[in-house]
Amino acid sequence: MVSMQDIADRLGVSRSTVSLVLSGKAGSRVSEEVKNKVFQTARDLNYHVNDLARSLRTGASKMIGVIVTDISNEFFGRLTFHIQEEAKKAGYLVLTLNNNESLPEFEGMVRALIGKQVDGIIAVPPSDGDAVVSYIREMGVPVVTVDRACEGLEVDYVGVDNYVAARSAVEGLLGDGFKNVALVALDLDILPLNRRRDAYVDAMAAHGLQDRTDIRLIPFGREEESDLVGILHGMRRKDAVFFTSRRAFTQTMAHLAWSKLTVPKNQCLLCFDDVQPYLTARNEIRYVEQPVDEMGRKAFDLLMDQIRGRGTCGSYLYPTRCISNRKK
Amino acid sequence: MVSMQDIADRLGVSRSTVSLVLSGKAGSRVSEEVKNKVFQTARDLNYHVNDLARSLRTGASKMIGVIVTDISNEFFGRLTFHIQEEAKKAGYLVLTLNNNESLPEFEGMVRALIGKQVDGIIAVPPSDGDAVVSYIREMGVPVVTVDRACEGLEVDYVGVDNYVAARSAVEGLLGDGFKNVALVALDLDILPLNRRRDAYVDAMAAHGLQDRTDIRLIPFGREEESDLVGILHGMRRKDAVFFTSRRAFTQTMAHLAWSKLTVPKNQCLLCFDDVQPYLTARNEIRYVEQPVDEMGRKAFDLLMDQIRGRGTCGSYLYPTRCISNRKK
DNA sequence: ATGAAAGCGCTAACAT
DNA sequence: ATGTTAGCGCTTTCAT
Repeated sequence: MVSMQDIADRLGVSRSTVSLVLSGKAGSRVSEEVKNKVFQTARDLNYHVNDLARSLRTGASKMIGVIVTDISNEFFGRLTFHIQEEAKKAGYLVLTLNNNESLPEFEGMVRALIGKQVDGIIAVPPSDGDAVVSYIREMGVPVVTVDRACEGLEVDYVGVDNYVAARSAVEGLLGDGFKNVALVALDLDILPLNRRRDAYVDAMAAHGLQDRTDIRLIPFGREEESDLVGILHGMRRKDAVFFTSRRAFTQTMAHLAWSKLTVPKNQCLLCFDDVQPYLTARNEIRYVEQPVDEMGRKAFDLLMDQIRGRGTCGSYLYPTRCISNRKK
Repeated sequence: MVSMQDIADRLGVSRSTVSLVLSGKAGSRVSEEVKNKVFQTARDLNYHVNDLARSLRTGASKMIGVIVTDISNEFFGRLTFHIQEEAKKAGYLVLTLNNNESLPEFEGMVRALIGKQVDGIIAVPPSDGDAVVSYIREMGVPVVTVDRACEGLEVDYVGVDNYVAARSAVEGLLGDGFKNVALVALDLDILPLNRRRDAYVDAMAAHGLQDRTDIRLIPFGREEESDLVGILHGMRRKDAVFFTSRRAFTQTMAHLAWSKLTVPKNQCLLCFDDVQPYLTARNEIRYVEQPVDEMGRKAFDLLMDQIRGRGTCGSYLYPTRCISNRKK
């Protein structure tokens, strides 16, 4: 690998001069003549800066870490995409990691990222991840949480009001005559899922339907062992089913297709999170859409604010939309 | 930040001893007593290794770069996920980037990654990206291409046989009585898309249907300007439509939903790439599925082989499956 | 069993 | 306008 020293030697100048020129901090400190020679030689020698060395010296790695649950989930894929596009503009590279809803993995990833001297971390913490998030802060590393709030923690957060959005969506079902509504969820103890469940319970109660409240859980990561068949059959008697997350929905649908079962004609399926492709289904499908593009951009911008030192923590809640494949 | 020196000072030993212990290379060179003290103090001081410094010294960053087209595309999301899981086992962190099918962006990203001293790069090169890929090799950086082969380039490649898979899928349509088949594609000049188109053209010709060959292009990234309405109307007279990529399919379907149009009852929609959610649609849907999980893992394994020096380049083609929502 | 010292490639304060 | 120097935090060879 060719270094600045090599360029300096070849030109008979010092490596500080080369550094100044190549990092664009030369200004008028270096003559145009030398500048041009340096650029030319850098090109001739096919010089590439060593960012590791630079970062070691400057204390800024120009990298951030993004820890999501699972990048293959389209919600997180899009979130990551928009973070990356924003990071690109700011000259940052992004290390992405999947915690798979595992706390030990999450913790290990945070350590790995800190070891890599990232300038900041954007994270979707798993269940009970609060301590790890506050550890990041204690280490002096800027951090922004997305999707999962850490209640009682002073930390930047970008998300939606899960209760309000879910409540309004369920009320929508109830108002449209779907009285017998079941809920299907992953059995994860994470805030957004809990809020959405609470909203469902409250909405049912508010309509005097508390005795029709019907919650079914899918074991996370152990779908095979689960009673999905039972869930599918239980669903058949319902007017509508509320899936509290994309994954709960897609997994159920996949099993449905697999077992050659169909959904009752007039049943309405409601999902929290974008499941646009399913709008082509025979049944009525509704979903709650989060403005994930904006949320990703905001998360990065907040992180940059912290990196630049002007940080006052806050929660940023975005409005949701409910989409349906039936004209209103 | 606390450094090895701090631990050494506190213990009255030299930093080389600390380094030896903390990097696990001590063996019997350091007494158990000192070892324990070092570990303890590291914990007490909440020491974190600085991987940047380590990498600068050792010449291995333990990071790889992954450049895909667009991480929010589920195909690439899943690919990246499996690369990451494999990388995790090997102790590597992954920098992910989206080239958005842009050659200049791709080139800039390669430079950025090399600057960061990545130990290898897995890339989905955009159109005309061959020169950049061979540049990576010339820089002595291990590289594996996925999805897009670089013809005539000595470089590891993981993908599927696009021609064979598409040919067989289209022949399937023809054999099932769908004679009037149109093709819808993004107007990108990339190998997989071209091969799939060729397969369609050949299949039609082989069945004496060359005069029914009907190819419609969607301008990439400028969908608004495109004649999607025209495409949608043109599609209405067809027995079946072959979409050569996920994006072409999903965009068409989204516009369809948006414009409140529907697909003719007996029309069959065929897509190259997994579009499982659409199987719930009224129409017959077929799609060609690539074993993206294996492909991601293989890509990383090949990269590791190169990093470890035992590299002989090769192409690894995986079998595809054709899925349908109609019983056979 | 442990320490001293050199150096990875770069930056930046301080000379000249 | 350009050079000198002193590290950033770590590894590793060579002494002791």
